Amino acid sequence: MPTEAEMEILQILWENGPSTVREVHEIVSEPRGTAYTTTLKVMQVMHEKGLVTRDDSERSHRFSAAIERERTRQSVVKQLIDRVFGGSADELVLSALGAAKVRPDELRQIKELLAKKDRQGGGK
Amino acid sequence: MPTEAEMEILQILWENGPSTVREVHEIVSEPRGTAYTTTLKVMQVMHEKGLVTRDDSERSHRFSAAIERERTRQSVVKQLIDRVFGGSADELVLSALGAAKVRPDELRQIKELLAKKDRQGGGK
DNA sequence: GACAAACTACGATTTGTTTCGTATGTAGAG
DNA sequence: CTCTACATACGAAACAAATCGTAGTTTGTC
Repeated sequence: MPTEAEMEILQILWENGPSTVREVHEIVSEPRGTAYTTTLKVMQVMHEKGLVTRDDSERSHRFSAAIERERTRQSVVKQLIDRVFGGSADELVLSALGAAKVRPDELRQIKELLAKKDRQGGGK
Repeated sequence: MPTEAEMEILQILWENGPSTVREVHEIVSEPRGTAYTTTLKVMQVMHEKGLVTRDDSERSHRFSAAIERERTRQSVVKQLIDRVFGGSADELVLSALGAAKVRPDELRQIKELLAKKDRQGGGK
């Protein structure tokens, strides 16, 4: 499971595609104020763990996420449901809806998914 | 912010109300297989941090959660939204709905909340 | 070829969490 | 009073994550 610093970097790789350490560092260092070698080290560890792949054909290596965004999100969510919500998925959903503003168009999207789920699992 | 071991204990306190170390330990030790003093130590640290209150009028102290369940859940969820979902609350909701089975009655509850939110925030 | 700039590699430190062993105190049974 | 059972206190070890300093390498420029 990715650590917190690793998740931050994965997000950048998912968003921006294959990136150099420098490119990633430019983004993460702004709020954090950490040194370049810190970012480098984290990405090296991620490589050892198999969380990213590395193309070192160029001088500045290019890193890509080696795990899927959706898969990763889902396993993090599963953990959270267990650890904080006592195993109840719907309580997480309720909490998430309460925790942040959700835009109307997002609401619609959620409702669509709900309707689909209803049709599927409703009978059982 | 509570750590993982602390969250586990908080869940028990929220669920069962004020409890002794022994009572908590009986529950957490089963899957974990940790020693009694481990549970004790964690709860002592939680006390120092202000996460729990302690009634030591009896020989076996009684601990209660000092932070609200809903508040805690929400801040954990907020963090998650930032750290894993790039700030998008609805993507978390979508992921949560996909990650675990949601029972029909839970679906209904979610839809109610959505409808309420729609009425409130829809105009802005 | 020498220099500067930018990169990677790697060990070590710092910080935080989890775990447990040992010491110590106290209440109740006999 | 003494012994046992069970409680708390506390230091320290074990572990993991994040951070940085230093060393060494490559590349382009003069």
